[in-house]
Amino acid sequence: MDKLQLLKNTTIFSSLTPPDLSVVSSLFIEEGFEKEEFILTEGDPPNWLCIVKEGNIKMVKHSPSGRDMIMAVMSAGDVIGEVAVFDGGPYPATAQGMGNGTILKISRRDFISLLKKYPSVALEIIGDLGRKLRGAMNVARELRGERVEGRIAMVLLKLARKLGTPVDGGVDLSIHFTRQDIADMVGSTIETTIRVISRFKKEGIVRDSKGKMTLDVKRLESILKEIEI
Amino acid sequence: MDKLQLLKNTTIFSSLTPPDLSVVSSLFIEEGFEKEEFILTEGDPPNWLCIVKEGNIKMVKHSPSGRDMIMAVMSAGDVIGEVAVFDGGPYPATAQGMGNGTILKISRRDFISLLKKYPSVALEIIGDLGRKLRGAMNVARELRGERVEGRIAMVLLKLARKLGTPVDGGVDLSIHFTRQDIADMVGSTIETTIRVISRFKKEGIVRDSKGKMTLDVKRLESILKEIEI
DNA sequence: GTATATCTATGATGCTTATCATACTCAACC
DNA sequence: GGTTGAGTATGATAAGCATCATAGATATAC
Repeated sequence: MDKLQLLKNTTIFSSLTPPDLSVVSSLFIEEGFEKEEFILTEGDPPNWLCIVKEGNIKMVKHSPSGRDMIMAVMSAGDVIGEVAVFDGGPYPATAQGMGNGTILKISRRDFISLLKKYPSVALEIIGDLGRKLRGAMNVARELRGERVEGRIAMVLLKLARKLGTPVDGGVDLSIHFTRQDIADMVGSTIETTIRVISRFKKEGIVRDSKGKMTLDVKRLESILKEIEI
Repeated sequence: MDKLQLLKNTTIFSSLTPPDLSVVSSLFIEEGFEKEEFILTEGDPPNWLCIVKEGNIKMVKHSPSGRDMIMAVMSAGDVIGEVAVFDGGPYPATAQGMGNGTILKISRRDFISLLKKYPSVALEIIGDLGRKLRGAMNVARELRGERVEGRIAMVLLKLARKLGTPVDGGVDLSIHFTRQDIADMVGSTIETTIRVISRFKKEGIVRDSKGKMTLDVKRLESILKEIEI
């Protein structure tokens, strides 16, 4: 799959005509990233806007006390860094590779002029930001409302929906998440997360062999139902 | 202060010329609200976009277990409901009056056509959404990182910056927040919040007489510094 | 194959905080 | 002026989870 093909399938450029798309495409640079590599760093000046091409990227927010928070996991077609590129402020979070992959990046300068040239892109960005805002608000609410077991069930469900492939007996997660990753998504510690997931494994809600997790979506949902009573 | 005057000072319309502004102004309806009144309700279809004219409004996200989370406090010039109006999905949070006040509201239909007519407004909305996204991500991180005492110090500081008026000996909060409100902002319970604030009062960091709080900003900041070591 | 590192696992302990219970304070209202 | 209700206060108790410690499992490197 080439640059053009990816951009065509990216929501923020979905309204562009093929000729416009190839103009836009020429402004993007392709670049590889590796596991754990920092693609953007929280607090840095917003020189680049990126679009994920291959692989997965976690958006991490660091806290002074050293406990990280994974705000979201991005995959092909997702846009990264647009908030900062737009208002000129520092990146609000760090983008870190979860494995090898590639991104397309465009300089802030080029992106701003592109926006002026194609106003329809601005409308798509509003939609994109709206979705992200909804997501962030949900993270905040979930951290507050339920306890760790429920939050882990929620996060596993979210991952299953975004990245899962159905197999018999459940849904496979295509990426490997360590217990630490999951702890950072639900706002807990690695030990507590291990304990909860071990319990899920004993109950057959989760299976994992060599890092690939298989989830029993139905039963995860029913855990959440019970909580919501 | 009339409608026109307020809209002129609203960020999302800051780029419009006076004649355009009066066209826009005519599309807005003025409406009063009372303490605790629901101005928008989470989950409802997005028929209106609102701008706060007078008074203050809290954005509340309900959780299944009944524990509310106050995501933000809005005051004059702030925009409410734009995410939903834009993508057509349900409102992501409830907007509730914190006292008497007034809003300006515009129908979804009118707002969408206004956006098409004045593309510069779209750019301002991107900025607005970006700020909100930054805010929501910070809420999520704070909930995770620190414990209640630090989170309350943080929230009080944020309120002091947004709504405070300097007086000798500190900063006065112009609105009355109950302990429950503050608990809902930091993700805690009313009892714990009362205990922490009582401690702050004993230490002279917070004073309150008939509901008006006076904050010692310096010392609140130093509490956070200590935590961040 | 052994070594090294990373991830997972599990126990013991105690801190924070939620929860339950009860009482006090103050303002509003008939 | 007493009644009512909302907000504030404070103690007792225990649930939930973080923290510390240690060990096994699995992968990667030499």
